[in-house]
Amino acid sequence: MNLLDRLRESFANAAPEGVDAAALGNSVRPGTDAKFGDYQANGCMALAKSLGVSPRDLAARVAEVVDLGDMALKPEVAGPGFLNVRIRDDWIARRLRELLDDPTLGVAPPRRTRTVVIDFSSPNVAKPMHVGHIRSTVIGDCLARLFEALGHHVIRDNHLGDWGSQFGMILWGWKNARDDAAYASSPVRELARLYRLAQSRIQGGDAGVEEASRRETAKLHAGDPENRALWQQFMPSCLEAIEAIYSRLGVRFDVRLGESFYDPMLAGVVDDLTSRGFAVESEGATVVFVEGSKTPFMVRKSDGAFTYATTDLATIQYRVKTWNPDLMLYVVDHRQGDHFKLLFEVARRWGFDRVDYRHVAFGTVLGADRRPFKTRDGDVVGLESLLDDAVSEARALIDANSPDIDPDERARIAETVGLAAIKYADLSQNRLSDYVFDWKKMVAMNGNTGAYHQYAFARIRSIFRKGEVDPYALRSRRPEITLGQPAERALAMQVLRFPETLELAANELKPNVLTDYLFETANRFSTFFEACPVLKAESAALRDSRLALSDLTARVLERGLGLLGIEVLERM
RNA sequence: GCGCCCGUAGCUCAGUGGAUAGAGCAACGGUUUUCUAAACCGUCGGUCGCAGGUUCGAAUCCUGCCGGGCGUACCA
Repeated sequence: MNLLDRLRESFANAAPEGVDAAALGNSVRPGTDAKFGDYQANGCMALAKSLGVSPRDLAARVAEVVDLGDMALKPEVAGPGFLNVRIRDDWIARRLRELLDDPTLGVAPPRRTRTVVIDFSSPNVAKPMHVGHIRSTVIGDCLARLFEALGHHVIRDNHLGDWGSQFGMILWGWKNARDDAAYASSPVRELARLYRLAQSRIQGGDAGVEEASRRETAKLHAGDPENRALWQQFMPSCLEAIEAIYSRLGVRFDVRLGESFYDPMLAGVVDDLTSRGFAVESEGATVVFVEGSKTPFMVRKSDGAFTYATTDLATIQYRVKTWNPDLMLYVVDHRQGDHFKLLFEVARRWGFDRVDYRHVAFGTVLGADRRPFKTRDGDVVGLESLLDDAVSEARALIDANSPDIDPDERARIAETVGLAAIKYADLSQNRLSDYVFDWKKMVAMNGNTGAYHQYAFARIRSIFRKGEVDPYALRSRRPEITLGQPAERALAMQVLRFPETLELAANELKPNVLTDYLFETANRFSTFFEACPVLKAESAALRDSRLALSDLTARVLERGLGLLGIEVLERM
């Protein structure tokens, strides 16, 4: 059990007769200011009313009876009725010693293991991935790692767009405007060109292309041999291009069940919905009306084609039958909010009502002009070139700062630092805000960035190298830890808060909760690093104590960054 | 029109109903014979869009208004 949970339980148990114990327990928070202690219980102000006593009197009673064991000092009543809790230094030191050989850093198994399906990334396979895909991919990957770290069963599902009308456009392009030489040299690029060609013609009002593309889609879905063969031909190179990016990003999936996988089930879905009376005919289409929504949920268009709504329902049906998940996350652009609201409602009415469905929405990626992010030519920015740019930015910095490192290693470091820059910039922002894509900020290597954390880690590793200390030997020796300096104590408390941070980040589905914590951790380490000599500490015992604290910090950073999908470096 | 999201320092953004609203960048000043200065310490900077309400307590919850983004039946 993490520290916060233990305090909450203790305070809940200390609730006097007539006081809502759960409310009192849940009112425990990390302290808002170091001078108020490490944690505070804020419930007495609100709860005193029901007892008819003053908040300070209630707080005093709670302080008297609460059993914090040897963990904390007796809480102090402050202000209008706050209870400030200070964790005992000797308890912190003892707990840190236990963590030295605890690979989880204090993360306990969950009370109840949940099965979580996370639907993320989901690119259209026919198009190169662009900057718009980064958020879903990086956020989804982080959430998957978080739930796994907390001991839950995670299924990472890439719901590929491999069957929709974009293929109709490509098929139209293939048949009317293809460049065989271009296709031979780079299939994906040529297919993307054809797609964009069709798209721009349609957007320009070319009804002929629109209709022709629709027909090609319909033929593909109906099993037309030529279109099916072309689809079979296109898919491998499309998938290969996508996998190359995931491999570079260090993102993996457990399943890649795209839209095509569900195609055979769609007719059955509509039949079932219709026979149960959920789905009805309307303006030639088959739709489900949902209370509170003006627009219905369309499961079959008037031309007979199924929609992504149908596919999404089939997907839920399949996932529930296959994995019986407790939680289903859709890491998708906030613009699809209405769709998911309807989808979840229809799924529940359809009988799949034991799943907690969540649309993990995120804001749009914008350019500096606050318009959706594009290159100067008006094209979307390819993900690959985005990564390359970040890496070369990192390389320039490493070349300038660490010319002594050999060039091959500098290249590897640049790759790691560059990817970290992109991921961290994305994850450190509240998901829901639109994301202003600022090159300078994105590749900045100081301040609240990936590189700052990697740097903090590298400095710790440097201490161990310079002192010729083997961290594994140190851990098994389990030295006594002393917290004489404020910087030591502040860092130690931060290490202890790792488990509750993961819990909070996962509950809120917010990676930036974790990045905030890691930034604070790296900050506290930097302060400690300035104030407390490690290798040249006054005594061998203090040296060991500080080595242990540094080692724990390094492990928190490594593990925490790992959950963001960011790797650490021995040197940089 | 209706729905969802947003409005916090010059800029980009954090902020689980709690105490004096915080970072990063930018600006200004300081710190290196000592473990990586990609760092640290300090200064400057705020009618938390506006107005009401609920509450012991509101940036946070509710209502209204103003401003912006997005979505709104056959793309996904």
